[in-house]
Amino acid sequence: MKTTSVAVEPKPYHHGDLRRALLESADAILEREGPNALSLRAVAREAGVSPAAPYHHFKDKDELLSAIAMEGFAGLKRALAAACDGECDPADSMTDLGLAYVRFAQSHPALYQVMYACARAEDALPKTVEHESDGFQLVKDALTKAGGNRVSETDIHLSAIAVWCAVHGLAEMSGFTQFRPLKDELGGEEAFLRGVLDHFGTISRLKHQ
Amino acid sequence: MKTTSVAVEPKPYHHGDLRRALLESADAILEREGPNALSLRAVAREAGVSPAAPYHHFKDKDELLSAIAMEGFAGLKRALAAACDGECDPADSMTDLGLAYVRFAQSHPALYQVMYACARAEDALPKTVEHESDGFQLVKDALTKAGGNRVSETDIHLSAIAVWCAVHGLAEMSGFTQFRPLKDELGGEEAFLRGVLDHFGTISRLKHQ
DNA sequence: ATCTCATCTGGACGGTGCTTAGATAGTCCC
DNA sequence: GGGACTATCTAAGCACCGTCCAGATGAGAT
Repeated sequence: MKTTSVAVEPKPYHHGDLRRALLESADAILEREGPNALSLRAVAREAGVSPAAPYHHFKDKDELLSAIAMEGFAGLKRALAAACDGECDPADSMTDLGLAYVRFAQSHPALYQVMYACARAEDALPKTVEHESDGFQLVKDALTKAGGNRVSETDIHLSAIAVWCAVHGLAEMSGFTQFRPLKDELGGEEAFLRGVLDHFGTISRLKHQ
Repeated sequence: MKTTSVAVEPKPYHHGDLRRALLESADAILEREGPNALSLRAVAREAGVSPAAPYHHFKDKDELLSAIAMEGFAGLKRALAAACDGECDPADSMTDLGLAYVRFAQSHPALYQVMYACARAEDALPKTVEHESDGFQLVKDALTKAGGNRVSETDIHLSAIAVWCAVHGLAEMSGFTQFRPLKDELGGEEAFLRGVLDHFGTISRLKHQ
């Protein structure tokens, strides 16, 4: 019935890249109704196919979630890269990265939840999407640039992990209602985030003062 | 049939504190099979009652989870308090608190997941269980003791949040398989944790060096 | 034109959260 | 002690879920 002779796009098989369509449907549901509404059946419904159709593209619900998480981490990496490249003062780079990270999480809260639900389930951040330049590497690069060559590889690695943990924690908790009063006192979300980011030294600084 | 005249304990009604029994069944399932297996029906089964019985003690599955989370946070507070009270050198107190926190999370991984799944769902750490002395307050007290009176209330508050975020992030990610090589290089889990904790200053220290 | 096989559908199975109606049994009051 | 009250629990059922299977569909290669 469909006469497809114009589009030479990669239009595989019956539906036309159902896998892609499913991922987009999933994103739509995630944004519209949150992570709890993200059932495999709902995704299929959204894409207009039968409940069993997704099983030809993902072995599992987990595999679908994994794919969504992958794309999420790729998007996060892009957001961090965007925050990095205009940067000239390396001393500010960590704060800027942190802000960009938290803002990404705040802009896509449901996606962010799926990303880390998946990471926790697999006990790992997803083996990076393309090449080796994941978000983690980006942080390490920024640290190397900031620290010069007098910092050991191991210290860079530990620092990158510390930064990632700290910023992930902040991303997950920044929306907690307990912090509302403090945010008001400081004059807004951004001031609050910068305030917390500036205080991450507290743990280790006590030992060297 | 049951002749209960000896125990003057609060033994309410038919079952004998089913609410308590359900919470314990839930904990058992959590430890034995992980968070995914924690269905309301499974909890009822474990406790030996019908699937509808829990609804007389918890309005919702969420309310059950919330109660579990509450107890979890109470346990976490006790673990932190235990790490605090033998402490004499305030400069070490943050590292010790951090270690105790992560160890709690590692000892009860399923419970920890439920605790924060619940916190995320409610956009808040649970309104503390007893009185006002929750874990957060404990961190603030330790910071106050360490920082003396030359630190403003606001700085203490921001520092406590920073510490909590950092340590929560570390707790969630410390098990990631990516870190195995580094752990081996450093000589074990504890060295790794101390290493990361010592590097939490990275973000803010860059700005002041 | 036929064959092949990935793709998709319809239907089914057991499990889930939750509701409702009714049985059961403690507690209170007389 | 006896009756009424009410909390507690059970049985049955609803809609939804993840998953599997048999079979229909149709694109691409020969």
